[in-house]
Amino acid sequence: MTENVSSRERYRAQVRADIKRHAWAQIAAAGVPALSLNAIAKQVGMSGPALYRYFASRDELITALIRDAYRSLADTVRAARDAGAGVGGLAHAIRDWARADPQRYFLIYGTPVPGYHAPEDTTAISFEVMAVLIEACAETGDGPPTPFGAHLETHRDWAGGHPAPPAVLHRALSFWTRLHGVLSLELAGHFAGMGFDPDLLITEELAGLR
Amino acid sequence: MTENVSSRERYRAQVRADIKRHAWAQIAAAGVPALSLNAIAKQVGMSGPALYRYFASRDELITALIRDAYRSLADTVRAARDAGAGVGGLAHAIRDWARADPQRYFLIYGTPVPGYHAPEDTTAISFEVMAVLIEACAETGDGPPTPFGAHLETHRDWAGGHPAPPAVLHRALSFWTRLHGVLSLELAGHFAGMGFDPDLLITEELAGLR
DNA sequence: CGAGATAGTTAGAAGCTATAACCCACCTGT
DNA sequence: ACAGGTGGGTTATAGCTTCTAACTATCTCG
Repeated sequence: MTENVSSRERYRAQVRADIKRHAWAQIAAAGVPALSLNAIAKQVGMSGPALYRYFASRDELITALIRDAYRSLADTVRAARDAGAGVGGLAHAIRDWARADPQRYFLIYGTPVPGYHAPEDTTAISFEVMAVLIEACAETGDGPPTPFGAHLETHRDWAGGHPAPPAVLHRALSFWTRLHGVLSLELAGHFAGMGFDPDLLITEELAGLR
Repeated sequence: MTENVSSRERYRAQVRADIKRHAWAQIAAAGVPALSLNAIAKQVGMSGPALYRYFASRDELITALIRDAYRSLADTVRAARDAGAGVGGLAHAIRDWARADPQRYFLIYGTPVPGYHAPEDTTAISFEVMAVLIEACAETGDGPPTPFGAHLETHRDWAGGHPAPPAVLHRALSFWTRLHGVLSLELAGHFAGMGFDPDLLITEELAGLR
């Protein structure tokens, strides 16, 4: 019966989730380079190569984790927006999400591996996030025309042909890059010893959005 | 004679430089994770463990590369400033430097390894870079008082007790975070398919500095 | 010239990814 | 109800990695 089929599939999904749980723990503790399939296999109670029944390779496991990270980010952003967050609230939500697991943030926005190309669907999720940002940035209405805005007018395909005026697209892009600028430096520890509060800097950076 | 002493030492320095050259090539090609001491050793013509006479471990080699990257960045920034560059010129110089070898940029500003702590002198070089940024940001004179500026007033130790007014410190900090925000996303390929020119966005971001 | 530091070698331990070959249990179709 | 395919698990093994140990040869310096 289909119940039996799903029994196997549910087991399979559960084991896959278990593997990913331990993988996240290893990554959070020592970063992606320290992720060992062997160690994970032993932790979930199977020995070595059995894990390859669930993930064809180390890269495939990492790709699955990247996909989950994107999904988690998009859900977080969507939820914050649905709860009525504006640009400030979104920034807060994203920062909290990133600080909860910095390595997860860096899995998306950290050092790229030269050969590696992210799967198609992750870029789709990226657009999903960007759409929410544009939505929130449209709240403040149109803005003053800028050279870059005019440039964007001719390069707006990335927004999925979003009907927002160029000033709004510009604002969304600035929101993204400014937040990432502060956040990634904060998470990487480059503000260590400087003593100031990154949250205040972010607030100020967003206040300057035109 | 000192010449003989330096003969050995010069040889040693030359071999170390050779090793680092090949290491950079590997990193540029496939990222830090793919860096293999064995492969490098064979490339420079020695077999395996001989390389450990020059670098005590893989981590020590990478640390040396990080140090060189910091040094190179600081020199680039200093040179641009000495050639009369303002904030725009500095941004241009840094972007060119980063695009010449993205992995070198990410060695400094990319994903941090949870356990790893950069050696003291690299933070000193960081301050060196920051000093140049502050210098250039001071050119535009004082600025309007901001809440974050006031906050910085009580947390300015990081600038080495730099006598710049808080608005200037704020400007330097924003310069750094905004440039990094755009640049790191560009280098990581997150603008791929969006089609716009990152340089224009950077220009606009810097024009918005108050 | 002799003595010690230094550069290099090979051998090997421990760990990793990944493949191959094999076993066993369960699920399914006749 | 039973035979056979499928899928989860095992051990063995190849080939890679970092890194240590032990040993040799060469080069430098008193």
